[in-house]
Amino acid sequence: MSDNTKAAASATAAESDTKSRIIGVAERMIATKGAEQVSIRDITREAGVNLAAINYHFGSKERLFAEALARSITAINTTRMAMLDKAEAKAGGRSPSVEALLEAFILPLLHTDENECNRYAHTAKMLSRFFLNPDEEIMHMLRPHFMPLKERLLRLFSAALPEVGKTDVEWRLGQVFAIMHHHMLFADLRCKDLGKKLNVKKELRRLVAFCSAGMRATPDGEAH
Amino acid sequence: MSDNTKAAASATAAESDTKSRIIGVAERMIATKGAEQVSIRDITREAGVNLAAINYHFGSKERLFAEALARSITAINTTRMAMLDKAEAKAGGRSPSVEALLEAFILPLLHTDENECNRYAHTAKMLSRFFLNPDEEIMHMLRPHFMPLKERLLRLFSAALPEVGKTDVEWRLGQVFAIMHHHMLFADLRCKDLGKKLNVKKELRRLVAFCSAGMRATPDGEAH
DNA sequence: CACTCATTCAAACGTATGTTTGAAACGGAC
DNA sequence: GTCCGTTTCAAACATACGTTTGAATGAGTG
Repeated sequence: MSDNTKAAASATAAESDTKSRIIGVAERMIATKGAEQVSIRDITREAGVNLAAINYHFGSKERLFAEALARSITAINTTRMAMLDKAEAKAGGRSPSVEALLEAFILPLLHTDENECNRYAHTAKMLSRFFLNPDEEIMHMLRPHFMPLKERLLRLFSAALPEVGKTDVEWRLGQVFAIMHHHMLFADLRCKDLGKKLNVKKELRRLVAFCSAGMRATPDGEAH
Repeated sequence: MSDNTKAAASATAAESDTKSRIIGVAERMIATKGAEQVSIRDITREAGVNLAAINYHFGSKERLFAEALARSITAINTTRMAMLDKAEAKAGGRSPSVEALLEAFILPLLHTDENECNRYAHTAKMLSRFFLNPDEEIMHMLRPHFMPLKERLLRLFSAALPEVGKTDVEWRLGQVFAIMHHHMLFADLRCKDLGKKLNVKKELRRLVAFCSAGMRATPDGEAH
């Protein structure tokens, strides 16, 4: 069995060739076929490695999938953090606008791939998969990839919305998350089924308009 | 194989005993374990019927699930329609407010069961399941259960929001749907994992506040 | 009773799955 | 060259699954 941490040895090579090839193929295949439809046989065949490699390197299929998901999330959240950096710099000492914050949260999710389909649609699908079938171990393993961004967003939105209570801000941020989760699930459907190209700019404008209004809503409804 | 429609015979007994017992058990089991985790062996064992009964009565597992989902959706949408009737009656000749329309859309989804958990959480899970794994035949079979309500909501929201274009109204209604879908997925999690009771009134107030602001948003952002 | 249809049943089918095993191949250390 | 831990490999394992089959049952009809 050996430790999860590879033996000291040549630590420079970030990962064994097989291990990184497996996780790369897993990400791509999950992207195109959906997590439920990918077997470890599919992955190992495509990656040109032995069937047993996945259990050897990751322990189980489930943990491989969790690592693939964590990788996507990290990529997305790194972009978001960078956009928040820019927004904060641009705002000088003041807090960035709700719209700027929303853009930092939303835009990275709209990136398109070479087919002009949503690049992270598979990430949304994997998330759905874990939401539907919650596994405490995996949730725990994923949490650190979400927390820093969430804390920062909470702080920034609270600053931009001083009239909204902190718990409300958190709750409303949850709705933005919901919208984006759903959005990506369906961006995938729309793209694959209809061959429609996605109009990122228009989507972004609509999403920011809807969400910023929601974030700013007066607590007791009746805005007009 | 015989037709799907049972032979004429005693049409008074709405469904054969086995058939209705199967669909009832299926609904309940999907509710508690999640659609992915329920096998036809689980269902038939629990219902006390033969393993082959599902394929005999429904043709396949997938079609049984679709029927169970359609049943839930019909129940929900009937309530929504009734609430819309009331809202329209109350508004007299004028169009009901955005808030009243949202309540009709949202409240039926918040009904709790005897454990004060969300009663339709399983419906959301089943929906998620079909979204993740779209099957044209099943989607087609589900459509009629959604369309009448959707058309009516579109018409009413457009009347209540004359300054928002029809395609925008439709798009925004989609976001409300997204929020509710996600909301129910997580209401289930919260309820089961934490044993927390759900505060329907508070949830409704928050949801309506967020969504009504979003529905009313000025198209080009920057509300203040 | 005899006929017929829908329904139920136990059993088997065929297959796809994630995982384990035990031996072989590799590669650096001494 | 030999040892030793790591990695790869082909093969088997152990089920779990949805579905099919063909005979048995049962009720309604003539």
